[in-house]
Amino acid sequence: MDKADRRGTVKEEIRETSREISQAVIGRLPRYHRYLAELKEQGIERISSQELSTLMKVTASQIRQDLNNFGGFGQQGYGYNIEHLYVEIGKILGLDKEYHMIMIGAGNLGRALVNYMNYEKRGFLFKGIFDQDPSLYGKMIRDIPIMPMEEIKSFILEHDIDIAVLAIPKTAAVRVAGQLAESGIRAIWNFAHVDLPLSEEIQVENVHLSDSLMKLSYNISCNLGRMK
Amino acid sequence: MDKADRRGTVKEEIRETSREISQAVIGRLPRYHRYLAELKEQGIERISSQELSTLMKVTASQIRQDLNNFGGFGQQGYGYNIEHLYVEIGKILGLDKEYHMIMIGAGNLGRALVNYMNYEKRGFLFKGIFDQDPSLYGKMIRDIPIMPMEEIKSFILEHDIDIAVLAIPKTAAVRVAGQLAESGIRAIWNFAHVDLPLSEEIQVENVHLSDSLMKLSYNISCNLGRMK
DNA sequence: TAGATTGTTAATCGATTAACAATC
DNA sequence: TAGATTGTTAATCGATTAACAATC
Repeated sequence: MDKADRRGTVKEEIRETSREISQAVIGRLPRYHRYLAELKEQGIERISSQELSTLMKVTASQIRQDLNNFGGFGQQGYGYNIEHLYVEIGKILGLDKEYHMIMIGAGNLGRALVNYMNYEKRGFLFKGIFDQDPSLYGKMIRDIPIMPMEEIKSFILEHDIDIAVLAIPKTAAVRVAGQLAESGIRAIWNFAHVDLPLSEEIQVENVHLSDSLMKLSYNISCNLGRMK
Repeated sequence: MDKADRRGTVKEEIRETSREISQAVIGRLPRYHRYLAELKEQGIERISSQELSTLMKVTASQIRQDLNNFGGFGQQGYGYNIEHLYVEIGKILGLDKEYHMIMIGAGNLGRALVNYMNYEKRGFLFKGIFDQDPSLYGKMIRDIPIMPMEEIKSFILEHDIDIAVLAIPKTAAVRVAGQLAESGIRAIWNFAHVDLPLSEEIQVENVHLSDSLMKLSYNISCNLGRMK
């Protein structure tokens, strides 16, 4: 199937575009997934949108609207089967696939993330780590080799890498992002404090820890004298 | 000034409430702050909302609306003074104050964050680290002592701690959050994959890395065959 | 079948964008 | 002063909530 086929007619494309799921909805899916995992572990079989809404402190309407973006997972008079919904949301999120990743930057944060992901996250597999410090080349973190930055591009192509994780300072991050784009990477998980100037074909998910901490400090400061 | 005074009359309270800034706006402030820092470093003195909007890829309207939630920082016919705006947004975000923090959990992530914050973030000061592993007690990470979990409460009270950072597994996180609430902490920066059941007086900022990665994997998956 | 609960349409709410009078 | 650009009001857009007919 070539690009023209996948595109379909103009009419179809418009319909498809109008159906595109908002990032607000996508942003809530992992949380649903997390609660369903919890319920599943507790051995509970079914749940209504009303019960789930109480648990998650959102409206039942929102839950039903969100889920119905992807199809009717529930059954009138019954509610939702937890196991089934859990699996389906997992599929929607793409958790039924494997992703090959590389870590760029073997500093504190980079090493922590590699360790953490190898413990916790099946499906997201680190294949290589890159750093600019020659004294690290050839060393391993959890069986993953540390290599020179110069080899990123060829490594991506050879090992079919889907996601690059950026845990380096911002100046370096912008430079490396350019190289990543050239090598045809599909997605970047960006921990650098900078917006990467990339074309829209490359998915970027930012984790700006500074920004997060600033939000917290705002909320502390402004709530000092305020009553709810 | 006691609580009743700070509250003011009912009328004032209503007015104040209606003026409350939405989290959508707050969430954008750190990004403004980041861009202004950049412009300042480049030695640029003034910028119009139009120029800034081009740079940041948002509308000029949004910039003006956002800023005017906090007062008129600009000047007609001139635009905004970068240095001044930078400082003002910093104040709004509470970056002109110092915060005392503790890290809970001395695993990979906890250690990485302590290291990172001591390099990068003036104003956010770690005073103590807590872990459940007795073999770590008394050890130091960048001059900050690791102590037993049992001492959290007394430490918070003695050292006037504002923010606790949770970098521990979710079950432990829920338990510790309860203890933190009792000790009167004001804010929690939560890296555990769980929603903490806390009263609204305690500010919680979640950094759910798993959720972030799932959003990325969704966007990879759903964009496979789609054209923009 | 009757009761429960969904899927979906309609109403509301809030956030974003546009427009323009005020003013530097 | 004239031109530029803000601060702010009004219009639009999108997201959330409510309501209810469909249906298990």
